[in-house]
Amino acid sequence: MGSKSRSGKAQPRLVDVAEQAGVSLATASRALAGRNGVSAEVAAHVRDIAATIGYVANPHARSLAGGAASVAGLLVFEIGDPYFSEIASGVIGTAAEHGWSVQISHTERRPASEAAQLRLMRASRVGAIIVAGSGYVDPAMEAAIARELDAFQESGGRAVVIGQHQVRADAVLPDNCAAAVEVAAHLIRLGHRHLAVVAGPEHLRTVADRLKGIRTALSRHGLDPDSLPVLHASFTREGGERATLEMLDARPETTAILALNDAMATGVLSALRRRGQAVPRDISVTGFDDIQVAQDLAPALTTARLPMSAMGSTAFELALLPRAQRPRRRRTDHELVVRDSTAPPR
Amino acid sequence: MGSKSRSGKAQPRLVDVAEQAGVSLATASRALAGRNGVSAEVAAHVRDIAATIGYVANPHARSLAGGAASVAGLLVFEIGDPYFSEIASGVIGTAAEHGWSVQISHTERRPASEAAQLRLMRASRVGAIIVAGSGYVDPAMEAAIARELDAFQESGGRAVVIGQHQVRADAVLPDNCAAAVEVAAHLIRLGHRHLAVVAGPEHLRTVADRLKGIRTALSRHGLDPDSLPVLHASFTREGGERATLEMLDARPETTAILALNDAMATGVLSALRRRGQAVPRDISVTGFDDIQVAQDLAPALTTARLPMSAMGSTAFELALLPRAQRPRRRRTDHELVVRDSTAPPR
DNA sequence: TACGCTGCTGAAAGCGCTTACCGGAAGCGC
DNA sequence: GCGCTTCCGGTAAGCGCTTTCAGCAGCGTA
Repeated sequence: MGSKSRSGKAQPRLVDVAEQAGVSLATASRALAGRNGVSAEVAAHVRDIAATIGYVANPHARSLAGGAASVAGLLVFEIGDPYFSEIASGVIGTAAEHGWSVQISHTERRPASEAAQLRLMRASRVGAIIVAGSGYVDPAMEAAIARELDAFQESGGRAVVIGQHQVRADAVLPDNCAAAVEVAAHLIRLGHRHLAVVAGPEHLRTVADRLKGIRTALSRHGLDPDSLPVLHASFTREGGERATLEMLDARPETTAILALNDAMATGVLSALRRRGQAVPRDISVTGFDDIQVAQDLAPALTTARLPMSAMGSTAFELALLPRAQRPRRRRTDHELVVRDSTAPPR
Repeated sequence: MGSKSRSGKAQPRLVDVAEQAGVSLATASRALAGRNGVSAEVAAHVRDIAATIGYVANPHARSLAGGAASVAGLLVFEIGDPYFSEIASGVIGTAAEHGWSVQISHTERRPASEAAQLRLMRASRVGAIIVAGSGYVDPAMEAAIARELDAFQESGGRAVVIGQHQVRADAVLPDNCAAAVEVAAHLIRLGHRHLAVVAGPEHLRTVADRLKGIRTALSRHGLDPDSLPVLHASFTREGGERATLEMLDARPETTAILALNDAMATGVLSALRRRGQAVPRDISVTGFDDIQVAQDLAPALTTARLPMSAMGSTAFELALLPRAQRPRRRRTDHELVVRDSTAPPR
C-alpha cells in the first residue's frame, strides 16, 4: 500500500496520487486541473490513479493556494419558507451538476442581518454569492449590501442577485410588476371594483413592485389607484391572517383580496374561513409565486407563478459564466394561474 | 493606513491584526482563539483591533492548519420538500448562533447517491456531517453509509444522523413507530375497520417503522395486521395521488387511508377529490410530520407532528458536543394532531 | 555536428493560519 | 541577591494545494 499511510483511512492527498503515478506534484496538479503542459498519456494515467485511490482535492488547500473556488454561498430570508426552499433546490441541484457545493445562510427575515451575513460569506471565501431575498426600498439598506457585493467582486468573487437590487451584479429578474398587473387585471375583468391588498413589509422592493403593478392595472381600467387599501404585515401566513382580519373590519366593502405572496394568501384564506366568508363566493383571493401547496389550498389558489427552481438554476449558471463587462440581467417568465379562489363578485 | 494594503479592499489577515496590535502572529492567533497563554489585557487589545478592522479568519487557512472547523454538512433527500427545509431551518439557525455555516447537499431521493454525497462532504473537510434522510432497510445500503461516516469520524469529524440508522453516530430519533401507533389507534377508536396505507418507498426505514406502528395498533385492537393493504410509491404528492387511485380500485371497502407523510397525504386528498369522495365523510385521511401546510389543506389534516425544526437544532447541538464514548441518542417527542380529515366511518 | 526551439516535467515558494517549541522577564524562597 | 519556577510572547514549521520558474529532453535546421 501507499508508503506512508497514516493511522486509519486518511484522505488521499495529491502527493499520494503523484507518487503512485510516478510524477511530480506539479504534474499531478496540472493533469487533474486539465491544464495543458501535460502530455495526454500522463494526464490520463494520473486521472486513472486518482480515481482508483479515490482522491478528491482538499478544497481548503485549493482555495488557499489561489485555485478555483467551488463553494457558492446562498443567502435567503428563511430556508423553511417554500418560496426560498424551491429556489435553493434549483441552486443546489445545478451547483452539484457542476461539482460545486452550496453554503446556505438565512437572515430569518431581519433585513439588518443581511449585510452582516454577506460579510461572513465573503470572509469565508466562497467563490460565488447568490442573494435570493429581495431588494430594499431604502437606498441606505441597498448601499450596505452593495458595499459587500462590490468588495466581494473586486476580490474576484462572482455575485448574482435574484430580484431587483440597486447593486452591481448579475441578476435574475422576475417581472413582479407585470405579473401583478395580470393578477389585478384578472380580478378587474371578473368585475371586482373593491380590491384590497394584503402586502408584505413595506421596505421590500418586491412588495413595492407588486403594488405598483396592481396600481397600474387599476389605472388602465379606469379605477383610482390611490384609493387602493393596502395593509402591510409580515410576509408569512400569520402576517396574512392578521392583515386580513384588520382589513375586513376597516373595509367591509372589499370583494377581492390580493395577497402579495402565497404564504400570506394562506393566512388570508384562514382568516376568511374564521370570519365565515366563503371564497370565492363572498370574496376572491389571489396569491403570488405559486408555491407547491397553492394548488392544494381550499379553494385552490389563483396566483402568479414564478419559476422558483429555474430561477435558482439560472442564478447559479450566471455565477459560473466568465465575468462580463456589464452586469447581465436574465428576465424570468411568469404566468397567471387561475384556479378556484377567484370568481365574479356577487 | 495598513502598510501594505493591496489593490482594493482585500480581506484583512491575521498578520494585519498582529501588526496593528503590536504583537506576533502567534499571540494574535491565541488571543482570538481564546486560548490561554496570553494576558487578559493583550487578548482584549487584540480582539479590539480585530473588531475595528473587521477581521474574520479565513476558514480555509484555519482548516488547513488543523484548527477547529466551522462548516457543517447537511445531507437531505430534497431541500424543496418542506419536511427537509424545516429541518434545515433548524440546523442553519442553530449553527449560525454558534458561528458555523452549513453546506447543504441533496440526493434528490436517489438512495444510490447518498454515499457518494457523503464522500464528497468528507472530502470537502467539513467539521460535522448531519444526515437527515432516512435509514434504509437494506443492510448493504446502510453499510455504504456507515463506511463513509466511520471514516469521517475516524479522521476527527462529528457525525449525527436524524432517524434510525445502522451506523455508529449520534442520533436524533423521532419515534416513528409510536407515533404511527397513535395515528392508527385514533382511526380504530373512531370505528374504522378497513384501513389502508399509502406508503413511501419500501426501502426506507422510516416507512418500515411507521408501518410497524400501524400494524402494532391493529393487533392491539384485535384486528389482523397481515391483511392491511399497503401501497408503496414515491414519498411525494404525486406518489400519494397515484397510490390512492390504485387503492380505491383495489380496495373499495377502505374507510380510512393512512399516508406515511404529509406530502403523500396531500396527494391522497387530491385523488379523493378527483374521485368525488368526501373527506372525512366517505373516507378519513391521516398524514405524518405536520408540515406547515397540513393545517391549510382541505380538510385540515389529522397528522402526527414531528418537531422538524427542533430536530435540526438538536442534531447540530449533538454535533457540537465533545465526542462521547458511545453514540448519544436523543429521542424527539411527537404528538397526534387531530384536525378535520378524520371522522367515524359512515 | 552543433544550435536554438518547442513541449513536458520538476523543484520550490507561498497562500493564511495553528501550534509545538523556545527564550526572556517576572516573582518566589532561600 | 541568587537560582528556581511560572507565565507570556515570539519563531518557525507545516497543513495540501497551485503556480512560477527552470531545466531537460527531443526535434528541426544550418
